Amino acid sequence: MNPTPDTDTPDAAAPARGKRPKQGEPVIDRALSLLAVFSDRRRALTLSELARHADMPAPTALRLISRLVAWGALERLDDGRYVVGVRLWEVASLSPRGHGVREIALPYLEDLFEVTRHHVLLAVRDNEQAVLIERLSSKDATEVAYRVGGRAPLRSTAVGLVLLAGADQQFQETIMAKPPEKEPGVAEMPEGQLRRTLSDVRRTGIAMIRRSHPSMTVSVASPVFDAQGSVVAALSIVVPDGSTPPNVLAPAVRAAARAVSRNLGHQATVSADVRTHSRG
Amino acid sequence: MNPTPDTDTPDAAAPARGKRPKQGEPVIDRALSLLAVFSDRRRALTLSELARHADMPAPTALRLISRLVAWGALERLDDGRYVVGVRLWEVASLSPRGHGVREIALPYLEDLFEVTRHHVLLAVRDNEQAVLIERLSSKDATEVAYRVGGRAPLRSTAVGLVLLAGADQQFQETIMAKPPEKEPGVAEMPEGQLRRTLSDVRRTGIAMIRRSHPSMTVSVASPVFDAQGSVVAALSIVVPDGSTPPNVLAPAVRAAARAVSRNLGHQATVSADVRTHSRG
DNA sequence: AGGCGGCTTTCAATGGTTGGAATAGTATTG
DNA sequence: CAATACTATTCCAACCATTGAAAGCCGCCT
Repeated sequence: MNPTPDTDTPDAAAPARGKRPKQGEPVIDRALSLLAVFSDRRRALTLSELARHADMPAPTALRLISRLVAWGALERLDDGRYVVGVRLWEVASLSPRGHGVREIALPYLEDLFEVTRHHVLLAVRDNEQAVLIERLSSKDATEVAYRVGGRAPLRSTAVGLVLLAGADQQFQETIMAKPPEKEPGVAEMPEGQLRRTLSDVRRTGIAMIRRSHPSMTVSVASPVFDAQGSVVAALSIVVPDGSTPPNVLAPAVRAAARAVSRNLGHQATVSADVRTHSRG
Repeated sequence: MNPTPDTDTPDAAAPARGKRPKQGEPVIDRALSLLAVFSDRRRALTLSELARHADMPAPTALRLISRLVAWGALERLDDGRYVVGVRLWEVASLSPRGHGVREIALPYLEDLFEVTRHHVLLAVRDNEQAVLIERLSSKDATEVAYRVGGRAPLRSTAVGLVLLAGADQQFQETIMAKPPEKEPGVAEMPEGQLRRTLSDVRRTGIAMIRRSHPSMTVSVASPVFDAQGSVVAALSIVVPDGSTPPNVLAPAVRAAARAVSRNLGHQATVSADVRTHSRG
C-alpha cells in the first residue's frame, strides 16, 4: 500500500538507490563483534538480537553468521537461535593461557579441593582484569561470586591482587592511576595500603581478601610462575569466613601454587639473585 | 630478471600488473582458516607458518591476524609467534555444549573421580566425532589417549559409542556407511556386531570398550540426556584392564550420568523397554 | 484477514580487500 | 664481514567480495 505507486521517476536528488551509510568496518571486526555479543546472560540469541547488539543490518548479520555456523564457531538451535559452537571451544582449548595452564594445574587443584572441599580457583590476567580459568566446587559449597570464563577486578579479589602484584611496575601504576572498580562486599583500599599489600604479596606469596557480598568468605591466593619467573596465573581457595583459619590455608595454597609452577618449568630458586641479563 | 629492463612502458601484452589468481574466498573463512591452523601440535606459530598452512600470502595473513590480535582472539608472544588468546577462550566458555554441560557435570565428575581415582571423561558429539569436554586425572593415573579439546572416533571409543547410539537413525546409517576410522589398539567391529552393540547401549545405558594401545584399559561410558530426552553428552571412566571389574564400575558411571541428566532437566521416565535393569 | 515482527533472498553499487613488489629487519652461512 | 636466506612489514592500484535497501515469506497475535 504505497500511497504513490504510480510515478516511477524519483526525479532528481533521489540517489536513494545505492546507499551505504556506514560501510567501512572490516569484515572480521564485524564477525568478531558478533561473537562478542554473547555473554553470561546472553548465551542463545536470535538473528535480530545479534544484529541489534552488534549494530548491523539483519542481512549482513545473517551472512556473517551463516559463515560462522558453517565453520562451527556458532551453532544453530532447533528454535532458530544461535549459540557458541563446540568447534570454537575446541580451538580455544589450545590457548596456552587458557586451557594450557589449566591442564597442568588441574591435578593440583583437585588435590587441594579434595582435601579442603572448598572452592578452588585458577585465574589469569587479561588486560585490566582477572579471567577465571578454572573453578572446582562441591555441590554443597558456599555461594560463589564468579564463574569460569568470567572476569573479576584486580584490586578487590585475592587472585586479582596476586596477578597485579606480579605484573610489571608500569602496568601497576596504570591501574592505580585509575579509579577502582566498585565491588560489592569488599572494603576499598586506599592507594597507600594497596601498595603495601602488593609488596607483602610479592614477599610472602600470599594474598588474602575478606568479602561479605554473596556470602561471608575469605579468599587466599598465591602466584603461579612460568619458566621465566613471570606470574602467569593465580591459584586461590575460597572458604566461609570463620571456618578454617586463613593461616592454616596459606601453606596449602602456596604449596599447590608452587607445585604448578614447577610443572611449568619454574626453577624455584632460593630467594635472591634471579636476574637474567639478556636483550635490552 | 626482466629481459626488457629499458622501456618503462610495459606496452601491450603486459597484464602482469593486476593479477587476481584466486581471490574469491570470503574474508571470514580465511580468518577462520587461520584459527584452524592451530592444533595440539601447533600451539604457537609464526606469521609465515600461519600463512603457509592457511594457504594465503603473508601480507594477507598479517592483516587478518592483526585484527584477530587486536580483538584478542590471538595473542602475540615476545618472540613474535602467535597463540590462541584468552579472549577467544572466554567467548568459547559460553558454548552450551562445551563449558555448558561441563559446568553442570563437573561436581559429579569430581565425585566419581574422587571415589575411583581413575580417569573420568566427558564428551559431546560434533559432526562425525566425539570431542572431549573434560577429563579428570590424578597425577599417577594410567596413560590416556585423549586430551581435553581433542577428538575421538565414534565407533571405537566408549563415549563415541554412547553418542552414536544416541544420535538419530539417519546419522547412524551415514556413519555406518563410511569406512571406520582406524584406531590403534581397538578391535574393529563388523557392522552387524556394531548394530547389536548400539542397541545394547540404548537398552542398558552402558557402553564398554577394551583397548590395548597407549596401555591396556577398559572404558565404561553412559549417556547424559537433556530435558528433551536427547543424548547430549557421554560420561565415562577409564581404568587399567584387570583392576576394577567393569560390572562394578557400570552402576557408578550410570548413576553419575543420571545425576547430570537430572540437573539438565531430564525427567528420568521409566521406559517400557527397560523393565529389568540388571542384565542377568 | 490484517497487521506485525522476524527471517530470508535478491541485486546493483562500491569500498574494503587483495597480493605482487619493494623495503626492512634478522638469523644463518661461507 | 659479506653473502645468503628467510621473515616481517609497508605500499598501492585493480577488483571482487561485501553491502544493505527492498521485497518476498512465514508464523503469530489480535
